[in-house]
Amino acid sequence: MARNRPYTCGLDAAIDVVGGKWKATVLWTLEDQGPLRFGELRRAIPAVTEKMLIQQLRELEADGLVHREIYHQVPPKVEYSLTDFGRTLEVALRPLGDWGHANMARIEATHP
Amino acid sequence: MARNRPYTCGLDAAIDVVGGKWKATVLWTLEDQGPLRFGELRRAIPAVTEKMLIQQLRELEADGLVHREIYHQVPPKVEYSLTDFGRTLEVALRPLGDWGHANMARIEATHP
DNA sequence: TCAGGTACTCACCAAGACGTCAGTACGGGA
DNA sequence: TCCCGTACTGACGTCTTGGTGAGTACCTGA
Repeated sequence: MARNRPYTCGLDAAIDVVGGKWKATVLWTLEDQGPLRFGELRRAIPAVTEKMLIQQLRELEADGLVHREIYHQVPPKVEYSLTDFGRTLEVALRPLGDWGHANMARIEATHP
Repeated sequence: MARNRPYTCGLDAAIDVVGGKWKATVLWTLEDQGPLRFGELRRAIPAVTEKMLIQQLRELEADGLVHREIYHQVPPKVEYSLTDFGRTLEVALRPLGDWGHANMARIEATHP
């Protein structure tokens, strides 16, 4: 994302955190379907590539929104889940998600 | 912005609309300070360049979020204001803005 | 022995978002 | 007469974002 600091308002900061192409989808999927393994997450979001998923997950983890639990097994198993902090974001994001859902037809129509 | 259609959830659509680098700031400024002339808006957001401001305003106008009122005067006068639709977005955006405001220190600290 | 599944990493590339800078038409004021 | 301020437009370049496709280590089961 195009970092824009220092932030002029809270919105800037929030969109900075959630503005990656797949971050909203990842957050929404993790909230909806609970802890998921990497492969499960990838299958839950078919359009994302492995590289992008990993990149977005790393950034969400760095921001403290997502927890990464490694199980030392073979084959490897890594589980991703929302942190408490991530859940507060999810709550703050919900009205925006509802707005987008309610106006999706309009948005798709007006976008080139 | 990186359009991501068809949208998988409302959040995608909403972030598509509001994800431009300056759009949140513009929306917030217009909501906060009422109808503003182009020059006033530019002075209210010092870091933005003219070209970017115009571009973002055009997109917000195309999305029906901002109204552009032209006064046929010399020197020219153009006033921008939120539409009713834009105001519904602003309402949906507020929890996210509050979240960003409340966690700004944390966000600034964890971002490289 | 060898393919398969796990969760990655890395090099390279294309598209587009963003920025810089110059230029436009118009009339008012010095 | 010339410069100023208004609200733009357009060419050009750069830098970030995201995508492609390859390769990695490990153990399991056939």
